[in-house]
Amino acid sequence: MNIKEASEKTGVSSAAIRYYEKESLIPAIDRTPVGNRDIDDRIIRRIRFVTQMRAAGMSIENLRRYIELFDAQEDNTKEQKALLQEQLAVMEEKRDDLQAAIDHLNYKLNHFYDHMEATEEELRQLEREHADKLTREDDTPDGF
Amino acid sequence: MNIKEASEKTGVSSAAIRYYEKESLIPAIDRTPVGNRDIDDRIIRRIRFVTQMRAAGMSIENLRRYIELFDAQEDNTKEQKALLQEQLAVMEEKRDDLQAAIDHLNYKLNHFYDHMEATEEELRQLEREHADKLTREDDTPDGF
DNA sequence: TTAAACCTTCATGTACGCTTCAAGGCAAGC
DNA sequence: GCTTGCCTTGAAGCGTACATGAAGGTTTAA
Repeated sequence: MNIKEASEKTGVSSAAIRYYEKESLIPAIDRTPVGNRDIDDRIIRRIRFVTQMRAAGMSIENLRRYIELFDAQEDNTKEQKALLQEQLAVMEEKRDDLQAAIDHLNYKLNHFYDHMEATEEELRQLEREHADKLTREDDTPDGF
Repeated sequence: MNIKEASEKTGVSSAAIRYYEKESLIPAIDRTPVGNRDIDDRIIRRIRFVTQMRAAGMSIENLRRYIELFDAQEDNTKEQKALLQEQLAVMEEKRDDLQAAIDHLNYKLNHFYDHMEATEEELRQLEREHADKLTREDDTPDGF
């Protein structure tokens, strides 16, 4: 399949696929006799892997380091494992930061009083908010 | 407190604090008679809020939109709520992407066989991996 | 009074991750 | 033969989020 079809199949732009190849995030792609890229399913799967890790915030550089280890002939199992664990730790911290922020926003959301559409539930929450005031001030609220 | 102390207290660089003020992510900071910033705890709390949201991947632009609504005099409760919910949805999707990537890497990690330090646990996992082979090939593995 | 250690503003530089542009080649259909 | 539509490479451009540097002001301590 040509690069445009691969782009449509993966949702990754042609330019980005070329960029990933140049940065060795995906293996060197076979060419047709005239020099056009001929992309097979193995490449598609690697593009999807890259997409998933990128979406999770893994940098191009880290991704390349990781993939290089796998492409090397030597037995890098230990380093691979260490790199995996390192990256996992980074991602888990990110996830936890994200969850903390989600909790923060959810808290605010649950303490909102919408004057236009006050539901009984919200009214009850408003009362609780009032009761919590002192406690919340000890928590040094950010005002948002 | 001066900007350097605020920087040390929050872990945010002086340059970044100035930048946040310029971009209205934090309120205009009071000045000493000679024009130096005099940062109080209210500002510190806002810096921390910004830090948390930034760590969660909220863009400067979205953060500014959000904060502008709160600073406005009018009753924007509905818009604020909508914005909050919008941002929450974005963050939850991010968190789920992250979790999917974590699961992916954890799967790899659990199927690793470290030749140098094989523990009994890992040996057992190796056997299971062998048994899983056909299943995994149906899952179109990415090779990593 | 001179140096250190802060501060200010404004301008420019930097890293990342692509996107876009320029210049051209190849193949098919009118 | 010419347009359309795909492809190629290489270079340059771009948005984000700051970092860094220049030029200068103030306070503190020797």
